[in-house]
Amino acid sequence: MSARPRPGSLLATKLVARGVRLTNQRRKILELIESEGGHLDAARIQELARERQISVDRATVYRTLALLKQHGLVEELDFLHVRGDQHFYESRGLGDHLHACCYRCGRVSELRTATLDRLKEELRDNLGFRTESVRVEVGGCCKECAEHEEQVSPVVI
Amino acid sequence: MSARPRPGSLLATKLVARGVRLTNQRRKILELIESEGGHLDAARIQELARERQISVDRATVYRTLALLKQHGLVEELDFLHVRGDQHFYESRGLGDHLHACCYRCGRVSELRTATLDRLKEELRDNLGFRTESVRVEVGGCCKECAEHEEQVSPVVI
DNA sequence: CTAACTGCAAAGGTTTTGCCGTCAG
DNA sequence: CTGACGGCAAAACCTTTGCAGTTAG
Repeated sequence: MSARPRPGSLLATKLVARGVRLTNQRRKILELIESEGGHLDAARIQELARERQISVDRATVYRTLALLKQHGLVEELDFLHVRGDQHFYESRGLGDHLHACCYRCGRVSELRTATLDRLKEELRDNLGFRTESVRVEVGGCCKECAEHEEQVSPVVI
Repeated sequence: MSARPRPGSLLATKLVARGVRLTNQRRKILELIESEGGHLDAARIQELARERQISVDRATVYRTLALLKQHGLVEELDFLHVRGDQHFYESRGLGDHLHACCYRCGRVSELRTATLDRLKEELRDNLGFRTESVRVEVGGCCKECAEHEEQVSPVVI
C-alpha cells in the first residue's frame, strides 16, 4: 500500500528523475519494453502486461508510449510494414542501430555501425541540421531467404 | 479515343515494360508523383488529380500506390509523423537519399550521400542482407529553427 | 489533498475490401 | 472480347479523445 515508489527499471528511473509520476501501469509497461528488448507493438505490450497479472487499457498503453516518445526514451518504428501497419517500439539508449526488414519472411535484423554517426555529421555539416533521433529501416532479402531462394522467382515486396 | 497508349512518364514506361495495364487514372497519378517531385500523400494526390481535370477515387489512389510499391518504383515514408499520421510517397530512381524532419517546424530536408551505399555494403558484409530499398528518416532541429531558438526552451518531440 | 492518471466507450483518420459496371489491350 | 480496373460505399484497423472515477506523491 505505502511502499516507497521504486522505479524498477532504467526507463522508469529516467522518468522519475524528470518528475513524471510513476503508476503501476506505467512501471509495468516500461519493464516490458526493456525486458523484451524492443520490437513490441501496442497490442503485444497490452497482451504481455495481462500475462504478467496486470491489466492495462489500450489507451493507457498508447498514452504511455507517447510519453516515452516525448522524452526521447523510445524509438518508434514501422519496419516498412512488413509486419503490419502498426508501430513498434524499442528502448533508446542502446545506441543507434539500423533495422533490416526482410520482404520475404518478415524478420527484422539489427546492425550497429559507426556509419550512422557519420550520417549525423554530414547532416550537421551540409544542412546545419542537429540530429536528435535516427531511424534507419532498409528492406530487402535476408541471408536465409536468399539461400532458400535458389530457383524461386524473386518476390516483389 | 483510339490514341495509341502513350506512357507519358518514366514510371509509366517502366510499368508498361513490365506488362502492367495503363489506365488514364494510373497515368495521371504517375505523372503527378514525378512532376511534383515527391512528398505527396494519398489525399494530396487525389486533390492534384482533380485540379488537373481527372477525378480519381481514393481507393484507386491507394491501389495504384500499392502497385508502385510492389514494383519498387516509389518509396513510402512517414517523416516520423511530424507532418501527420499518413504516408508520403516519392519516386525512386533518383538515387537514395535521407530525410531530415524538423520536430519544430515540420519541414523535411533531403541529403544525398554515398554514406548510404556504405550502409548497404555493411549490411551485405555483416548480415548477408541484400538491400532493395533504403529508408532513412532522422528527426531533430533544422538550421532555421536552431537560429530562431536562442532563448527558447528546447521542445520535446 | 489535488493534479494527474486510468478505464471505458466512442470517435477519428487512414487505408482496405467487396461488388458491379467499365475499359484497355 | 475478356480479364483487369475504377468507383462507390462499407468496413477494418490503428490510434486518439472525452469523461468520470481513482491514485500517486
